[in-house]
Amino acid sequence: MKDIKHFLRQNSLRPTKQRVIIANYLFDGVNKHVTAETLSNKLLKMKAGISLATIYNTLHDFYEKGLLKKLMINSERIYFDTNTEHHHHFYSKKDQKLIDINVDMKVNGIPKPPKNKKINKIEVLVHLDN
Amino acid sequence: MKDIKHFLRQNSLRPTKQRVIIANYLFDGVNKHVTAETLSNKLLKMKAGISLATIYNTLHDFYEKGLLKKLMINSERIYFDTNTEHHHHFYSKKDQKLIDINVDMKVNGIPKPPKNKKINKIEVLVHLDN
DNA sequence: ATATCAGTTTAGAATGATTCTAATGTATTG
DNA sequence: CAATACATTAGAATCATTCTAAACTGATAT
Ligand SMILES: [Mn+2]
Ligand SMILES: [Mn+2]
Ligand SMILES: [Zn+2]
Ligand SMILES: [Zn+2]
Repeated sequence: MKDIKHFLRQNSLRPTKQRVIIANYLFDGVNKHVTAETLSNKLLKMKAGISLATIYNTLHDFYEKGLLKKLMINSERIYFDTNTEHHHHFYSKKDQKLIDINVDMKVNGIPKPPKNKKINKIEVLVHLDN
Repeated sequence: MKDIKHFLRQNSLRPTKQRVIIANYLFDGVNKHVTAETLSNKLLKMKAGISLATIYNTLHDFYEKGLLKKLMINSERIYFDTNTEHHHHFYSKKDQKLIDINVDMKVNGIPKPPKNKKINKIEVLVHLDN
């Protein structure tokens, strides 16, 4: 991402110092899965003293603009995904790590949803052992 | 379930008054998805004043004996499933409801897991709109 | 540039699901 | 009926997340 400020403005987000730092990290071209905590730790290493409240605010602001996906993998924390394409995941509980599955996968044999309900999206989570 | 006390003993669980009430409800032959809160509400309606601590303890005891499955659907609460067979779910966020998908579904095109990792299980969650 | 103001950041408090503590109660066994 | 290991419980603690309200700052108008 060359012009982060422009990118933020395009998405109706004021390019504040904190948002620029966070966006520069998140949208550096490498897809990431972050939690508020892992992001905070990364920012601390970068000597960016951004409060947890702002980290939560920013993740949600980016989510609301469609720049991040929210992943509900477990009940311990919320993951945010910089890959906003429809895709699936490997999940290692042991490592608390997610790995994108970007290749085409097809789920066969889904029954009809209940009356008046429409399928919104299909999420496949492949749990890893080791 | 006819003899709940026997059933609990078989699973190395003392048939206390509270466990008998909870097991009678959970294992009545109709598969259920409960949270600590929904179970507590149900028990209140049944005039069974069982403390939240006991409800949490019991759900985890049953889980540890393999009588319940734990479902991590969202980051708001933990669901316990009386259907311990491998199966998938419809999920309506709006209704906060899960519906079993017991028919055979096949996921095609899963890539190889990373080195040294084995696939443990594949979980398909079909999100509903309405 | 400076003033203005809506939007943002922040520390710290609040929330809410879950877990823990430690005192009391009970099922089991001899 | 003991003795005791296990279970229940109220209330405190924990921890991720959200909220509050005061201080701050980016954008816009003069
Ligand atoms: Mn985390
Ligand atoms: Mn609930
Ligand atoms: Zn992803
Ligand atoms: Zn189920």
